Amino acid sequence: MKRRKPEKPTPSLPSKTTAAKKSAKACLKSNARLRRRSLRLHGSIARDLGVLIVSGRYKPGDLLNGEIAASDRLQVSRGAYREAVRILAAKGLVESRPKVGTRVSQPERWHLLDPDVLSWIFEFEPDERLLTDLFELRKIVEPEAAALAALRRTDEHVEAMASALEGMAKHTLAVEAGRLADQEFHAALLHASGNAFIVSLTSGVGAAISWTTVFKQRENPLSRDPVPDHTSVYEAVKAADPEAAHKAMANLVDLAFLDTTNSRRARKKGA
Amino acid sequence: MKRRKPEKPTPSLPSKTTAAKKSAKACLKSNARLRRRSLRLHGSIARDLGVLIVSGRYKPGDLLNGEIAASDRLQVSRGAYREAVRILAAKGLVESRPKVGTRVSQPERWHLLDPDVLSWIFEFEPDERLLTDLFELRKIVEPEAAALAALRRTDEHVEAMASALEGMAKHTLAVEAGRLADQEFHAALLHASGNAFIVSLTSGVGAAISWTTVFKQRENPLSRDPVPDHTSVYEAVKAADPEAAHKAMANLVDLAFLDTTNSRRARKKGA
DNA sequence: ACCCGTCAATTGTCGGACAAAATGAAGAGC
DNA sequence: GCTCTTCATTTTGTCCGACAATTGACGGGT
Repeated sequence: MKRRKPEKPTPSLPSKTTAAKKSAKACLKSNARLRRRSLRLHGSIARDLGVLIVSGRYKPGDLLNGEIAASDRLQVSRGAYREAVRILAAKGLVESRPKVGTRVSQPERWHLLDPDVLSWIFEFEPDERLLTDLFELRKIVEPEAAALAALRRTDEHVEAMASALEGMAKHTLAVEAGRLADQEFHAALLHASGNAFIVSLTSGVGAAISWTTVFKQRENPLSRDPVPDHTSVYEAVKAADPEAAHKAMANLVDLAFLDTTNSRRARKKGA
Repeated sequence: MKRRKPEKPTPSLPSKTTAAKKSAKACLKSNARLRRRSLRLHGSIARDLGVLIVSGRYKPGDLLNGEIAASDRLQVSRGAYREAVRILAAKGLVESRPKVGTRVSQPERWHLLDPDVLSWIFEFEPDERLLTDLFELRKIVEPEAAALAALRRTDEHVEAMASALEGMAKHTLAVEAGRLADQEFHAALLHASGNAFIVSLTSGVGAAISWTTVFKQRENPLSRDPVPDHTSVYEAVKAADPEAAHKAMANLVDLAFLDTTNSRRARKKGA
């Protein structure tokens, strides 16, 4: 983790030119690094590049700088940069080939449901269309997941949903703890569906939820109380009633989507 | 890239002990590598480790060998091994921390819908439960996707589906070309849904499809002709009839799932 | 006009060295 | 005797420099 190297004598291999260049942008470098505390260097680079790609700053088909040039510009070793590129390639954002270089993949190859890609997309104001698409998928999957959960849920699942519901009511969505409880509720429900692939959609649902609350709180802090909607889903799942669970969840997602789009529209008009 | 290095003088840094160790297992190494032709070294390692993880050979919570030991055992450089680990970490299969090591993550953290993870899962005989779960998700998503496609499809989409259908009828599922046409049909339909997240589920659907045909062809080569089912989906989408498309696709997925499980059951009894 | 070999640019792989982080144990203080 | 601190060790993380493999492009030969 060689972050800083003030005056190393470089015992075996004397590289005289690098020392001055490094100390020059040292402050900028450390500032940028401190933002992501728990992330490693390669993780930070991957995140930065990933955000640039999904935000459209780098367009599909674009050729990234060569590894030597890029790592030199970022003031990091080529190895760290390469590991970052491997991460992006693993998520379908880029493809690299010898002699050609590393180019940004077409959006249809992106692994949009990858939790990291999703978080990078929603790190800044996301595309309206992507938000719509995500809610459309939620509207398809979550009601069915609720129905499955009503059929397969164990007492532990019911208890987890109950405690999440309690947390929502206690903290409200104005606080981080309340928002987390909201996500926990949906995560517990997806988990209760008993389907491994549905469980792996949890992060996507979580991203949509957090953006719902962000918009709502930003424009209309005193909006409708979400607890009753969630309670009716919870009751249906607890009662092992798949049809009611399906219906309640469909209603919940619809309302959440309306809240989100209304807030966005209000904000656009206001601005 | 440096695959073989017979007698390099190693001009600057004389490492006398490595040469003999390398030539020892050279044959095994090259054999293993030739299997995955287009994959790079780090890609091969990631794939191998990934298969070991998703197949349960390495269990969740297990600690992988240290980087020096592992790269030494695989006869590769530590850098290449690290890039492989980064790929696995990017797909949620492992987590590595200093001093602790790299440990296999809990299955709920795996990115099951990642195309690579999916292909690794289905590389060998997959878990029956995973196959069931995947079809359950298909049953949820694909009919709705078909309904959306009926509303949003362009002429290009219709044409793509038509040509895929033609390919299916021409080659039959007994040939690779026919199986590809089947996947192309579903890919074109998902694409026509106009939802970016649904499009990103294409690889998952493709994996399920390929296993359907694998089972069917293995046990019952003269089974039901799938073309009529697909044709009715195609007709409904072309006619812009969402209800009919939904119904036809639900029927198609149901039949595909029955074919798959019947073949599996038949094989188990026969074996 | 087409095929083939050479060239050059870029990624891929290697090896070694050292720094940082985190666990666990040893030691100081109470 | 217990807790808190400190330090030593282990493992991943980062850096550097060199070289091989791959492949698109260019040019020469047929």
